[in-house]
Order: sequence, then C-alpha cells, then structure tokens
Amino acid sequence: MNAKTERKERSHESIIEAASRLLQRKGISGAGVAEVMHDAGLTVGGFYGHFTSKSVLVDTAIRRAGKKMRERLFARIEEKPEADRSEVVLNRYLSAAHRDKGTLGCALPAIVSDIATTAPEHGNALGEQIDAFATELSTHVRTAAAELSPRVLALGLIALMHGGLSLSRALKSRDLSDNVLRAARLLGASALRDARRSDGVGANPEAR
Amino acid sequence: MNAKTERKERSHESIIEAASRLLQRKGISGAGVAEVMHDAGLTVGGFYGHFTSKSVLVDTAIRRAGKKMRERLFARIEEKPEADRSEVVLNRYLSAAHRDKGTLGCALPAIVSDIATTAPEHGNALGEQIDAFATELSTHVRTAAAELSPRVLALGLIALMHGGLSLSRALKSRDLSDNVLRAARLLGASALRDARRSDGVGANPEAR
DNA sequence: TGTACATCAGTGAACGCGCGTTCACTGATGTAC
DNA sequence: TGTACATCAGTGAACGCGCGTTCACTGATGTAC
Repeated sequence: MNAKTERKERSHESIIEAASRLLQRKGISGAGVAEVMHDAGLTVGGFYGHFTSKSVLVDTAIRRAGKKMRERLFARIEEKPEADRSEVVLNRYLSAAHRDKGTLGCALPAIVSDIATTAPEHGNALGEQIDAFATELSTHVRTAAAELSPRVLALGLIALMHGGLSLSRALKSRDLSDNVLRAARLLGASALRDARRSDGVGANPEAR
Repeated sequence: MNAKTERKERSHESIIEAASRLLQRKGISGAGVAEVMHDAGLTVGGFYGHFTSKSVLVDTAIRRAGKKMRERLFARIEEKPEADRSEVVLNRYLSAAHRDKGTLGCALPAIVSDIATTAPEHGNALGEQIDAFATELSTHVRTAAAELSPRVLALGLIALMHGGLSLSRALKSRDLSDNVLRAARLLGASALRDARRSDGVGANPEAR
C-alpha cells in the first residue's frame, strides 16, 4: 500500500494548490469543485474521497494561501535594512506585479467580502491568517507612539494593503487602478514615517 | 395615465432601494432578483418590466449606493474645523456603528471583490463611484508634500477605509474586528499628520 | 513465482436545488363613444 | 354619465442552467496462498 498512498497524497496536494489558485482568481463561489478538480488534473467525482465538502477544501486552501503569501512577502527580508522592512513588505504587496499576477498573488482580497456576505463559515480560517500576518508583520515595524503599538500598526497596514490591492484589482481603468496602488503605498509610507517620530507631535526630525 | 405611472415609478424606486440594501448585506451574487423584489413588496415576475436584466439593476444600485454614502459621509461637514474634515470622514467611515449598520452602511466593500473576480461587467459603475468619492474627499484634505497631491491622498484614504471596513466586517472575532477598525483610523490619522508637515522631512512641527 | 481475490483512487453520469429569465394570465386604471 | 374596450403593472408557475453532491462502476495496485 505504497504507490496508492503516494498517488492519493499527490492528488490531495494538487487539489489544494488548484483551489488556492482559483480562490484568488475567482473567489469562493467562483471556484467550482469541477474546475478545481480539472485544474488538479482529476475529475469531479473523486473530490469527495479527499474532502467531505467544498467548505472543508476552502478552509484548507485559505490557510495554505495565507501561509504561502507570508512566505513570499517576508522572503529574504533580513537582507533589507531593519528600518525599511515594513515598507518593503508594503511595497511588495501593493505592486502592480502583484495585482496582475494571475496565480501567485494574494487570495485574501478575493475572499474577504465573500466571507462577510455569503460565506461566514470561513471567518475562522480568515481570522487565523490575519492574526498570523499581523503577528509576523509587527516584528518588522518601528513605532514611537504609545497609542500605536506594533501590532496595531501592523493591523492598520494590513487593512491598507488589503484595501489597496482589492480595489486596484476591481478597477477597470488602468490609470485609476495604478493610482490607487501608488496612493496606498505613499499613504502607508507617510504613516510609518509619522509613527517613527515620537508621540506624533512632530519632534525628532530624522533624515529619511 | 397618471396613477399607473406613479405606481410604476414608486415600484422602480423601491426596487433600487431594496437592491442597494441587499447588495451591502449579501454582495452581488447574494442579492437575488426574487429577494430584491420581495423586499420591495413585489413579486419576481414583475422585475423585467423595470429592468432588462439583473446586471442593469446592479449597476443602478451601485450608483445609488455610492451617492447615498457620499451624502452621509460628508453631511454637515462644513460645521467641522477645516483642518479636521478628512479625519472626520475617516472616523465616520471606520466606526463600529458603520460596520454593524445593517442597512445604512456602505455597499462598496461587499461588491469590490465580486467585481474583481466574477462580475467585471460592473467595473465601470464602481470606477465612477470611486472617482467621485476621491474628487469630493480631496477637497477636504490638506497636504504639504509635493508627491502626495490631494487626489492621491484621497485615493489612499479610500483604499484604507475600504480595506478596514471590509476586513472588519469579515472577521468573526469582535476583538480582532474592533482592533482592525481602530488600527485603520490611527494609521489614517498618522498619514494625514505626516502629509500636513512639509515634504515629509519632519520639519514644521505643529501642535495638534 | 504465479494465480485469484480484495482494496481503493479515480471516473463520469445523474440528481436536487437555487437562481435568472420567460410567459400566459389578472385586474385595476385609463380611453372612446 | 355610463358602458365597452384597451392598456399595462404586477402575479406566479415553469424553464434552463450551473453547481455541489451522490453513486455505480473501472482498473491499477496490493495481498494471500
């Protein structure tokens, strides 16, 4: 019972990968079981040998997609100057390349409103990913303001990144879409700059 | 031919109102024609006497919802000190009340990813609303940085507001959801503070 | 080592349900004489 | 002013299609002797 097990494990992986790719491109309702299975090189009927329902697959794929996104965003981050790291993440996330990337981009923007509206059952999986993202991002953030802890600043950046990317992906006008991305990057940079100063009173000027 | 026309006009309005309410709560795919008509006090079959397709209704409702949201956000804004106006809008949008409001809240967060993924045909209607919002918001913004024009700053704030609200609506954990809202408000305030200083070099300290 | 049987990953057709859309019909409102 | 007919907003059942799920079947892999 070896080649069989291996085959099944490979199929299982393929299904999760295909699903997390499709989630990003088409959202939860757009990622049909048949299409997921087709993209995984299989046929519909076999699906229920791997997952008890589409819902379970979606939860699994959300976790997978979140983990992969974190790996990509924080890849080789230690090579960057410590003070710039959060801005590097911001700029990686809010880049035109990431917006357009068909298959390697972040899936969260595509599913957040599905979860808010028609699929609340995936709220836990989403919550975990946001929490994990915030925790990791907060270690790369510098703040001198008491009210703006690293974790809160990280959550704010996540809101900004999510908003900028999801809006830019929805806008038809290339020009407006580019401007939204750029605006979100600049706004984030401004906020990070302000947070680095002490207590938000404009003291401690520092050369950028 | 008077009472008939009036009746039809009233029904037409009811349908648009019901649709923009449902769009917010359930997104595009979640707002079914039958439910919209039911909420408008009518039955399914009559729908196609008012709109040639669901798609046309959705476009109409998006425009209606955007306009109403702007009216609410900018209501009595002239009573506020000029310097605080953009922050007032930010705080109104990113409030827990707005997140929870079942029927009067902003519909955009619920439809942006639908448009990015499965319903690109509404991209134009969305684009118009974002553009109109940015134009109005930019008149209430003060910036001293050359690279950060009022319009760009406004677009960045819109990305942040959209991201914060849509994320907070999707998160199950009340605590995390509240923190996202608060974080987005603080981040926006930081960015506005930084933008008010000249050229982002930390000169021109001013008492808040 | 070979043969008969068991297991089980994957196949593909079919089912049920929801939703957008269509259509024959109803009844109140409006028009003609 | 009243009566017969026309119009048309709205009704509710039916249709077609997509999608999640089920199920009888296939064939390669594994096991027993």
